[in-house]
Amino acid sequence: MCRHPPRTQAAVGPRGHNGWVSQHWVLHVDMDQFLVAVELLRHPELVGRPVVVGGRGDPTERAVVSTASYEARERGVHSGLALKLAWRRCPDAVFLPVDFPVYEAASARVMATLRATPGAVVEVLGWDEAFVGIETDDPVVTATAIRAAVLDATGLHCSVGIGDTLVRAKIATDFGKPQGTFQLTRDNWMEVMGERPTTALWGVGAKIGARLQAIGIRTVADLAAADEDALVTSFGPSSGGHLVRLGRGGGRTRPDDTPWVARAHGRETTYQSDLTTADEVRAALSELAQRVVDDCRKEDRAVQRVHLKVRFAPFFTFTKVRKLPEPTWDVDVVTQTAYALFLALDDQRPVRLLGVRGEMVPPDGGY
DNA sequence: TCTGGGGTCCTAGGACCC
DNA sequence: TCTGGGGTCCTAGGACCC
Repeated sequence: MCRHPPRTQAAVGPRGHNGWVSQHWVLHVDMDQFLVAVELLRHPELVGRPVVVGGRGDPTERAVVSTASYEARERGVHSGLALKLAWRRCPDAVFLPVDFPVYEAASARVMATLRATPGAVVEVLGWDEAFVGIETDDPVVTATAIRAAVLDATGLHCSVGIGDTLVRAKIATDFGKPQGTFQLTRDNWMEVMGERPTTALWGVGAKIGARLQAIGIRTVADLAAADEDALVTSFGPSSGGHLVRLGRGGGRTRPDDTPWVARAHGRETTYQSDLTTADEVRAALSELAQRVVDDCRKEDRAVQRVHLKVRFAPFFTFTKVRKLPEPTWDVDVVTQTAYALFLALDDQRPVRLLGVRGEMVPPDGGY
């Protein structure tokens, strides 16, 4: 992968010597090979070896790679790859099971460190990344300080993207990895991104990229110059406007630290051997529904819609949704609703994956 | 060759009411 | 017999992210 632009002067921010006025910057902090890095803290003997974290750590099972170490990535192993394939590509890799509580604890220490930065507004994006909004006269110095603070507090390395918008900061991080910093602003956006395909943008995947290409928009520069009305016609009022802004690197400039409120909780499981009978399916749905209801109950918010996700062998996924007559915590109601959706599919093939998701009543949405 | 599990947001279109 | 718009609610499904 040759995604790194040359580290020109644009890669280094204005130095904070005399005369620079403090201004607001967005920093995107992203942990390097997070799950693997956490594992290496407790297994230092594995440093330098190809390490793969995924599933239950058994590469003969149906599961995928959550995170691969840089050594494993050099051998073609990446997140999302089936563990069996990872094993084939890299038979001498060490396979470790996913250990959620440990990563959650590490994540909490990272986020606490970011929040402890004076003046920082922290918007958490996931386990291993966050935006930090901050006033500084030298964002590179600030980024370096944050990387050192995170390393000191957790023993973990991260990379930092610096930008004048969230989108630019987020995209900048990739150019800084690993253990580095990169700056992307309105001044170097087109120079760095203009000739890249639209899929290099955050939020443009293969499908949107193909649809853009079909209307003559191939690169980020093409998108930035595109006619907004044409995009609105093709993608709708919200997405059309969003895409043009994205092409220009625009959008939000301030992280939002409002605490995150879940809309839904879901559980899904890929079964090691396919489910073939109605009883097996009903029993599995019952177990998933129980866990979903437990999660919703913890927040004291009832389930108002039930989603069923089914993957039949070999690879064909359905999702169905049904609103309940009234919000509930009754596991039987959730189970029966999911099962009714399953029966409505009227498909006799073996089931490989089942998922149940409960959409919850909004916290202020009383009923 | 085999495809996780946790989420979010958006659009389209039908049903229904005024 | 043919026909408005506007609004809301609902389901289906697509797409994307980590």
